[in-house]
Amino acid sequence: MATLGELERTVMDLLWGTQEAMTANALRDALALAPEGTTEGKELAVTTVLTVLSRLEKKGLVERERDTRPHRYRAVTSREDHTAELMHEVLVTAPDREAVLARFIGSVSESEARTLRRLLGSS
Amino acid sequence: MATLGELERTVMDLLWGTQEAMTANALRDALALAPEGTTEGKELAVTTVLTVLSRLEKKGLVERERDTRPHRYRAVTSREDHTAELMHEVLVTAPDREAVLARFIGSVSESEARTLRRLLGSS
DNA sequence: AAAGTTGTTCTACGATGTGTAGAAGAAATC
DNA sequence: GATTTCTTCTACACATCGTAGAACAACTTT
Repeated sequence: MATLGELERTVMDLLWGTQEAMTANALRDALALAPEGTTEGKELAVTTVLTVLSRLEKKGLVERERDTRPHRYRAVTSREDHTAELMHEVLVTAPDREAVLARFIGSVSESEARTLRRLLGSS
Repeated sequence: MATLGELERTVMDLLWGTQEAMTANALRDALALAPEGTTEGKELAVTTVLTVLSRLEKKGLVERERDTRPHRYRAVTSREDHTAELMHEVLVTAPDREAVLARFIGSVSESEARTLRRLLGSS
């Protein structure tokens, strides 16, 4: 299971937040401003960001344009796709998926349950 | 997010597999026979198993009876509850949960979808 | 084209988590 | 009380992650 570190996660959140591909410098600047919550973001070295991006690339979460000079990085999948995929990965770790789904249904909010009903209604 | 290591996971699978609480020795024996799949399990030292059990206890996944002499260990929650809880944890990492659920629904099998419909139908 | 600027890769180090288990201590048994 | 059994403490190797300097490559500008 691919669990992301704190910084890796924050970088992914930034990439997921903008559709466009970003340079390492842009990400470093964004990291200085946009932390999680209200805490001030830290001033990181660009190499730090680049290392993290390389690791995320190796994990298949990030893709980079190598032809443009300041390389631009972009999330391979949307946050929603990634999250849904993760949820499914978790689901299949249990032999009795139906039982898991039963418990899971009990944990979602009413509005989420409505969404599920709507989505399942069609097929 | 609590990600388990290989051995930790195997131990939890054993504990989830039996309702009863087990001793470290019983677990060590079970580990020697019941690996994942067809591979032969390794002969581990009891202390290894105990260390893992302590760590699982600290993580809140395992509970031990301290009064009985060979301490007996038992999973705190069922595998299904634990898995469902994990799924929910993953779900709430995304801002747009409904979008995640939409993707998720697309990834479950037809029989799972039926289960979901049945479970959601009541409320 | 030499020099400077900007960007990328390599290497590395400290912290934490996990697999692994010996050594030492505590408790039950003979 | 000596022996066996069980638990706790301590420890080490390896992987991952945050962090970044040093070295290398590629543009820009005289």
